Parts: sequence; C-alpha cells; structure tokens
Amino acid sequence: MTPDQLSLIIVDVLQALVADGAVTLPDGVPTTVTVERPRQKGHGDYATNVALKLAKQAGTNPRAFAELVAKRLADHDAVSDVEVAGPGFLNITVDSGAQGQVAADIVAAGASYGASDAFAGEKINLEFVSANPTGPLHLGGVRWAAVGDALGRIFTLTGADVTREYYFNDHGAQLDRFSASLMAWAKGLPVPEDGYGGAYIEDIAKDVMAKRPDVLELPDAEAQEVFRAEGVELMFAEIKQSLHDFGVDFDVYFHEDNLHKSGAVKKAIDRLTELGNTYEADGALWLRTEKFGDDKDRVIVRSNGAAAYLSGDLAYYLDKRERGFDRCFIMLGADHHGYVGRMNAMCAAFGDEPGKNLEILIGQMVNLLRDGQPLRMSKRAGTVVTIDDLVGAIGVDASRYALARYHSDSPIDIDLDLWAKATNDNPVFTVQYAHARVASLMRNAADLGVVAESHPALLTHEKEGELLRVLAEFPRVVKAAAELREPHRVARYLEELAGTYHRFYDSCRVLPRGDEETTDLNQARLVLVDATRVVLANGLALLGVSAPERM
RNA sequence: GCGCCUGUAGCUCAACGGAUAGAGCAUCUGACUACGGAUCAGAAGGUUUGGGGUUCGAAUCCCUACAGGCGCACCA
Repeated sequence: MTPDQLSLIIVDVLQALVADGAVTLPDGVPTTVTVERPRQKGHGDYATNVALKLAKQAGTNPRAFAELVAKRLADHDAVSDVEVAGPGFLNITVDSGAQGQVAADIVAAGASYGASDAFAGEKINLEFVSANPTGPLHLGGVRWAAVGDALGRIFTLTGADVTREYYFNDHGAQLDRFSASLMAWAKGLPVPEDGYGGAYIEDIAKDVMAKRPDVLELPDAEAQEVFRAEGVELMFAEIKQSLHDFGVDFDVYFHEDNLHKSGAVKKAIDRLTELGNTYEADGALWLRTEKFGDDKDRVIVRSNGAAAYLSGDLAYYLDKRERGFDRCFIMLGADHHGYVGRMNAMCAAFGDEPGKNLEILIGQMVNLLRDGQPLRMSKRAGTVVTIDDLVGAIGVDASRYALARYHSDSPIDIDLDLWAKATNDNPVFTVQYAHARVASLMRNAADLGVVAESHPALLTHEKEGELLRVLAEFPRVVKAAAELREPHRVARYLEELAGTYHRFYDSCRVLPRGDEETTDLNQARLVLVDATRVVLANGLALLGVSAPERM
C-alpha cells in the first residue's frame, strides 16, 4: 500500500458516496486526494484532509463529511482502521499485510521503483552550464551541472523525453578578449583591459604555442585568430572533460555562431516583426518586451548593424521549439537573474506561454569555505574558484550531493572540511554509509544461505512499519521533485530513509544468530532490507552519486 | 532609486496552506562478548526577523518595515 494507492481508494469511496446520493459535489469528484504521512504518532499510518477540502462545496461540515468517508473506507480490505480527528482529518491505519507487500513490490520493481508517467509524452529541453570557454568551469556553472543533471534524471524517471543542452557563446566579443589575453601573455604584454588574467591563460597560451610554433610570426590579426581557434578548442575540451568526470554529459552542444551563419537569427527577427513586436528607433531594431512584462524594450540589432546578444537567444529559443520541445528550461545563476524578464517577454512575443514553454530557473550563489573562510573569486587577479577546486577537495560524490541538497533559491556555503569527513554530520556519508551497511547485511545473508522471501503480514513491528512507510513514499518524492523542479527533495528523503533504516536495524534482528534456524520473519525482514537497498540506490542514482557496496 | 532571492533551535538546513514547526551537528544522560557502535535510546533547545491582513487553519499567500545576497547596457 503506497500513499498513491490509498489516494485512489479514497477517490473510489467519494465516487461511491456521490453515486449513492449520500453527498453532492457540484465541482465533481477530484481525481486525486492528498494523502500524507502524519508527523504525529497516533494519527495513523496516513492522513487525509479531503473532508476539510470538500465539506464546503458538499454543503456540510468537515467532521460530518469525514464520518461518511470513514465509514466506507473502513470496509476496504487494505484498511484496518479509520478515525476522524481534529477539525476533520481522517487518520487511516493500513492493514499490515497490505503494508508489508510494499517491500516485495519494491524489490520486484528494482531500478524502476520510483518511476511514474507524470511527464510521459513530454519533450523536455534542459539548458544548463553553458559557460563560455574563456576559462575553467567556475562554481556558478557547477551548481547547475549537479542540479540540472539531477533534474534531467528525475524527469526521465517520471516519463519525460529529456535532452541536455549546452549553449556555447562563440559569436560575440567575449572570445576576442580571451584570444587577445592569450596573445598578450605570449608576447609578454600585460593583460588587456577587460581581458582575462589567471594561471590558466598562461597554460592555454603555452599549449597553443606548442601546437603552432609559428604563431607569433604571423600578423597580429592572424595570430589572434589562431589563439582564438586553438585556445577555445583547448578550453572547451577541458570543460567537457571536467563535466564528464563530474558525471554530466550533454546531448547537444549548440553553437551560437551557427545561428547567425545559418540565417536563424534573421528568421527569428522576421517572425517577431511579422507579429508586430519589433520597431526601429535611434538606428537600432528593438523588441517590444515591455509589452510582455519586461522593464523596458530591448535592442536586438544595434545601430552599428551588429546583432545584440539577445538576438541569438531569440533564434535559439525558436530553434528548440521547432525541434519539438514543448518545455524549454534555462538554468541560470543569480548573477543573471536580470535576464529573466526579457527572456519571458521574448517567449510571449513569439505567442508562447512563459512559465510553460519556457521556464527559467535561477540558482543562488555558491561559496566554498575552507577553515571557515570563503574562497573568493576575483577575475582581475585571476583567482577563479573552479570545479576542480571543489572536486579536488571533496570528490565527485560529495560535490554533487552538496550542490543538489539545497533548494536552488538558497545561497549555499560548502564547507570543504565538513564534506570531506567520514562522519554523520556529512550528509552524503550518512546516506552512502546506510547503503554500504545494507549491502554488508545482504552479503552476510548470502553467506548464511538466508533467502529473502516475502511474508508481508509478518512485518508488524513498529520500526518495520515506519521503514515501510518511508519506502512507500519514494515515488511521490520523485514526482514532487519533478513537478516543483526541486531535486533537493530526493537528497532530504534519502537522509530520512537512512535514519529510519538505522532505527529499524537497531531494534529488529534480521539474520538468525549462531545456530538458530532461519524463520519466516528472517526472510521477510531480508526482503525489507533489500527494498531499502533498492531505494537508496535509486535515489542516489537520481543525484548522480554512487551507492557503494563497501566504504 | 527599482527588481529578483533569502531571513526558521547555538550552527547548517527541512517542512504539496494542515494537527504539538522537524532533522543532523554541537551540549547533557544512557546502551558496547558489535547481522558495519561510522549505530541507537532519551533530555534540552523556537514569539519561524518585526508589524498588519486573507481563512476553518499561515513558516508558507498578500501588504509593510528591517537585515543580507545578487542584479539593473545599443557587454556577452
């Protein structure tokens, strides 16, 4: 019995009540009903607030409504007790056999446990990281590398067809500054104004010179072109490698320059003009974004004839839509949140629906702390905090977990000392340790020849019930994480599961001791342990974190 | 000046508008001939930044004040 199954049973009860004329619901019977796990012991296995929600339209008071539902619900085989409590809550106790069945169901489902069809049939495009290859991958991009990739895994498990994309800004002036910086270093000149400093410039410049020893003998313009082409390729390869090592691989690397060369930008602008959403002023071409909620209109073709940065985004968005993506996500750091208004307006200017066809997610800033002090970024001094500073200090698993564990609206400080510890105050350790402990128990069971076999009605211990209820919760946690775009829910859930498992383990002996005979209860509990292993592994997989057998 | 995000236990943070606001750490008291004690049981810890409002019910929604983070280009 999972909460979702119980929800359906309650819906059936409501339908029966309406059919019998016992209640009238002018707005119709809801298709799902909220079923939650009560915080408070003594409030049953599950509770629902249907009566509170529906009493008003049924023209009765919540408690009376609740009584009607309770009476019918109690007749169901899977329900052993129903109480009306407080203002009209229904506290439901599930039959222990129905409850215990969850463990066997989870083991049978294996890696697919947690899957749903909540996003079935949806083509989802996730654009994230998209850092310019003018330097190593910095921390801002890394947060979304972890969270965006996890979100992709979550959407996939909930039935969506997911494409991960990296937008590569290789059209504008930024790369000119990068190449100029490389050349300046090669010639022993100071860092140009608005250029890039930092040790990586030296490394890349050296690599370019090793590859093209003749580069400094070329005229400046040609030399800079060599530095640009070779430098970008080297830098981009390094970023891709860092991401790959981080467990993130993109399906599409999209080059902005192609949009300009292919005429896609012109096409997008023409489309907007046809829709009456552009105008000329001061020699430039403007997009009417204010009309769609932006602070002011935006230039898309500058008075000097050059395309403004936004024009690439117009074309890119249109391209995604034409490739069949109904939902396009763009994940940005808080330092780009000023961009949200014009992007949503751009979406609306095409006649689309912002928030649905285009959804922009903002992630707040990330700081790394060492000895309690933040590692600060300074582009000027060339001290950039990079993905390697993070992964080098605490490893991929801890990095991904630390980044994915918090709501993206919250700024986070990652304490490198804490996340490297092998103790319980390190959350990723807590979860991985629980998995290793489970794996160890499974190994011992195999050595003893104890076989997991389902006897659902035997799992009646209080701690068994708690563990079963937490395990049953997983599919809806995954679904909520997808619907709310909040992967951190998975991490928090895993921490709760780890704690619940330890408490079960402490009071319920799983394997027979010494020369005891193997009992049905031993077998039944082993199924429960195996189910825990499945859920911990599936949850960690959603976050891109390994589930170690030993540690 | 305007906009976005945040403000919850000593610390780091949770909590689809639901019942007595929860975890971990730290503190205090207990359980070790241990299926991984890298664990568990218990105690203590709160006017959810302040002030209004909405309703059966608010940490959550609205208004407002304060504090912090980040932005406000014909740059990308």
